[in-house]
Amino acid sequence: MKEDRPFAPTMARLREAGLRPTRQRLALGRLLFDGGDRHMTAEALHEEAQKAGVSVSLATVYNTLHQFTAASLLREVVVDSARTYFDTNVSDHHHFFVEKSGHLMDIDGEKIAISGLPDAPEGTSFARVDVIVRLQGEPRS
Amino acid sequence: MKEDRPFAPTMARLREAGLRPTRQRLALGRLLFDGGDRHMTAEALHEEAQKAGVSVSLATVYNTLHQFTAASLLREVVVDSARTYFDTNVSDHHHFFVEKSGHLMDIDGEKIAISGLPDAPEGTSFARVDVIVRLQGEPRS
DNA sequence: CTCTTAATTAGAATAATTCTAATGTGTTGA
DNA sequence: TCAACACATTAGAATTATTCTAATTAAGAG
Repeated sequence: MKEDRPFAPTMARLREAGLRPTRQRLALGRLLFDGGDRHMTAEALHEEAQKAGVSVSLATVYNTLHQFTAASLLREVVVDSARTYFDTNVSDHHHFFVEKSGHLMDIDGEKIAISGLPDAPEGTSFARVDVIVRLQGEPRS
Repeated sequence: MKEDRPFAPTMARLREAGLRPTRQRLALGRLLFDGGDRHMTAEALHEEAQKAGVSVSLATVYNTLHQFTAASLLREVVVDSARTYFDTNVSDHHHFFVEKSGHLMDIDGEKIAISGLPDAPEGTSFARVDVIVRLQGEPRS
C-alpha cells in the first residue's frame, strides 16, 4: 500500500537525461512535473520543497534547475531582470507576463504566427524566437 | 569658437520631461542620444562617461537611466537576466539578441506582424508586445 | 561491502542594482 | 543679485539573486 505519487515517470526522465536519480532530483522533479505546466523561480521551488518536507539546499535547487534545463526538461524564461523563471513547458510557445505580480501564462505557439522577420545576420542563426506580451492590471481568476 | 557638440536638443528633451538639466544629465543625455540608436547598460554608460572626462557616479547613472525611462526618453529591454539594457530607440520595434556576446540589434516594428495573439485575460490589458529573436553564432560585421 | 565518482551542502563570494544620509547645485522670487 | 529651498548627486553600505568552494555524503559498479 504505497501512498507516494508515482515517481516512476520522473525517474525515467532523469535516466534518459543521464542524470542520476538522486533523492533531491526526484523530489524536485516531482514537484516540477507532477502538476501540469509551471513557471517556477529557484526560491519558490526551494520553499515548496521545504513545505513538502523535502530537505534540499538552495544550491542544489539551482544546480538541478540548470541541469534540467540543459537536458531540455525545462526552459528558461527571461522576462524580468530581477529573477529567472523556469518553465516546465518545453514545447513551442510564448508568454503573457503580468508585470505587477510577476505571473506568467503560456500562449500556445501554434496560435501565433510571426511574419516579416528579417533573416539572421551573417554568421548567425536563429536560436529561438520569444514573444512576450506584457500585461498591465491584474487578471481576474 | 565653441568646440562642444550641440547640447541644445538634449536640453530641450530634459525640459520637456520636467527634468532639471544638470551637468550630469546633460552629459549622459548627450552620450546616449548623440549617436543614433544605442543599447546601453549602466556600467557601460558609466565607463563611457569616465572616458569622455565626465565625472558621474554610478548611482547617478542608474538614477538617470530610470528617470529617462520614466520620461519615455529610453526603453528598458529585458533579454538577459544578468544585466539590464536601455534602448535609445523608443519607437515600436523588436530585437535580435546575440546570446554569446550580449549584443542587441533593432528590428523595425513595422516589418513584423504578429497574428493570432489571444485577447488579454480579463482584468488586464496589453502593455507591450516584445519579440526577441535569439541568435547563436557571431555576426560578421 | 568497498571503491570511485558524482551529487549535495553550508557558507562565502560575486555582481548588478538600490538605498542612505550627507553634500552640492538649479531655480525662483524678492 | 542672491538667499533659500527643493531637488540632484555622491560614496559607500546594503540588498538580492545567483554562483562558487571545499568538504561531506550518497549512488552505482564490481
